[in-house]
Amino acid sequence: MVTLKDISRDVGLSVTQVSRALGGHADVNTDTRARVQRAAQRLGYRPNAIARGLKTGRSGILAMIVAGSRDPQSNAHLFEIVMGLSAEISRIGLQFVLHVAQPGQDTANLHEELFRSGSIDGFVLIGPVRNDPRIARLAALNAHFIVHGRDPAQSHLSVDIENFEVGRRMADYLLSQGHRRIALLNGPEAEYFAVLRRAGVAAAFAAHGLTPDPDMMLSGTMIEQRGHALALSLLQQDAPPTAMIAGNTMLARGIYQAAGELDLSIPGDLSVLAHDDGLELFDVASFKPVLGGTTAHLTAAWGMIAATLKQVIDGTDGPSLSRVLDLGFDPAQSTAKPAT
Amino acid sequence: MVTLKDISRDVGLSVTQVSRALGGHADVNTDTRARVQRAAQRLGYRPNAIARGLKTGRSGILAMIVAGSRDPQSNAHLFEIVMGLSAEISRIGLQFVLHVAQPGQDTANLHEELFRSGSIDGFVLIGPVRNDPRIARLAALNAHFIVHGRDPAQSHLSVDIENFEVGRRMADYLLSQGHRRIALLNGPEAEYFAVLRRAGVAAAFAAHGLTPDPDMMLSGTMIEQRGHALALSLLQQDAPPTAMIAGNTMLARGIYQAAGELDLSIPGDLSVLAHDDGLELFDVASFKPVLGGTTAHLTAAWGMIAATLKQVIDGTDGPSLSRVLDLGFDPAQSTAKPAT
DNA sequence: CCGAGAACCCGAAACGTTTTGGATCTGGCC
DNA sequence: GGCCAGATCCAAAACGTTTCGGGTTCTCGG
Repeated sequence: MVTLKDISRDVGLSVTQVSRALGGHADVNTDTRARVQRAAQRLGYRPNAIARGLKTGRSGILAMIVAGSRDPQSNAHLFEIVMGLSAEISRIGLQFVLHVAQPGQDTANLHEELFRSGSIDGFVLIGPVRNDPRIARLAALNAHFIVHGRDPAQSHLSVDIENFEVGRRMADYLLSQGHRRIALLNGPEAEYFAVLRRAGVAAAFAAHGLTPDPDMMLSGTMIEQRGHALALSLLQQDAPPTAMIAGNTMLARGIYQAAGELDLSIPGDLSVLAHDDGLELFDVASFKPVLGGTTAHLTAAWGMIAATLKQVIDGTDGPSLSRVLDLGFDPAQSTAKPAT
Repeated sequence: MVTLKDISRDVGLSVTQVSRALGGHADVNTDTRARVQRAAQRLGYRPNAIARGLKTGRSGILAMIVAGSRDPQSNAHLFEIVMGLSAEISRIGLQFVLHVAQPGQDTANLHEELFRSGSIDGFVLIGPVRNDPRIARLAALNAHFIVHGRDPAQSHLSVDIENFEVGRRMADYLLSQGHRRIALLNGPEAEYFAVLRRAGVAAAFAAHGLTPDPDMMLSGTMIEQRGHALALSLLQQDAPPTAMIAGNTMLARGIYQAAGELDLSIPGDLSVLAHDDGLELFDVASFKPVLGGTTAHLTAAWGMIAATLKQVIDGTDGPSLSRVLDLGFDPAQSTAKPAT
């Protein structure tokens, strides 16, 4: 390994000056700086991240802890997150450590352990629940972290989308088309985003002077299988919904499948809208008819998260760095006015 | 942050003795050790990984560099690898950094950069090709690394399966059943495992006094789409194969789909065998009839890889640590004797 | 009572970096 | 000539840990 000392010997300067020359500090002669840089280049110098970390107290490492799941579709979702986030973190010159927790491990503890070991500059949290213990713990430790999503019960740095709007816009569109029996296949309402989306749906109903049927506001995991099962049972009841709003495209796929099995046409017999995270693994292009709804590409979030966390760690942050990302809406071809 | 010095002050011992007490060294009084441990516990001491790393020259971090792909199915494959490996590495108390390379980035260089920065103890390489530049580079740097698979042109540490046997056993079974026109939908022969599998198939033919039809030995990426396309064209030619061997279950799914479209029954009109990596995302349970072939769960490889790499880094390795994992075989329900 | 080990302990150095608090020199100005 | 400012440099300390090369007691056989 080639160190600052090697360079200092080579160019006949002190270690101090070599460090300052390479670090871009002011009080070093222009010629000297060039000479040092050439020597560093020639000798193949790479600053030792560990030594630097010991001195500066920063390791340049961001971490995320995930719990391995048995369900392939949730894993697929996780995959997009991991790869997207990791790519962005690599791109800005930081390292990304991924910690996969054993089933049953307390992740709040894991965060603490990792943080206390001193080698993690900041954490990324996903899927926050209300009063999330991970958030409480990291906040108590004064650790740097950022949450994708929000916990309304605690104040924290976040990158998020307007989930209220997600629900409101899709419901409003369907209501304006004349739909009244609208089902919501929501995400798990333990997570705040799902609560907001339902509130958005309710607000749209209220704006039309209506209230949604509580039996059609369903909360749970967002996988194809559940979309399929719920759609089947909803569509076979006495007054079936004429439209459905799905929390993501996997739920929507289940709905499409159920409609197919019941010989119902989309959008003729059933209108469908869904929120699309822009996941590559379950691309929306394969839906026939083309699936409409709100859109917010998750990938846009990762760059934001990485950059923001870096700012916070470097202490170059402004007053508040929490960000809300843009939302798109397109009814596409999966909706129509309800058959009277 | 609570340091050794804090503990030493608390218990009235030197930093040296505190370090030795916690480190489990011999020359420290049993009572003292207990006292130190209690104090460490009480104060919430966690050894600073960075300081330790600076002194010992080891960071406790293993890394893998992957290139993000645009293809969802290859990504899914990668996902299983990343999660499985990461879980095993976390389990043995090391950290896992995942570096997602930008498209077009030279990964051999990336490995070198990362290694020279001094914060990576070892690397995991996957998908080696012949004369793999990453292997050459890491070997030249004297870095610790382990390869999942093998590069026959270079000597290196590896964890692998008997790919020759994969080809031989499946081909031998089909030949014994009486099949003669057997197609091989192989992986990309730039990677050695695919070369070995083909050699195994050829060896099985030779053992039966036959030679395979070179036009039916097809090499390329292992995704469903390609399995589908190749199967269609193979089955529509003059003397179609009566059996197919697929490099993985995704190819096999494509074959099943093609057979369905051509109204061919499996195994009545076409026998199919595939090598099953035991991936969760594309589980073999959904095949009807049940897909047969060789089996080697990839998950078994990760634990082996993590443990072996740790041994090498700690210098507690024996003469040769490269491992070959076990292979299963089950013809299941997807094969039959060929229709005369 | 002496000397040799054993048992237990400690100061100081080292890992490679950044940073603090000067030191040295030059040139210009009174 | 003396003084000051600016430019350029450096020795040493510090980050928290491990480890080297001792030290000091204590016990025990001779």
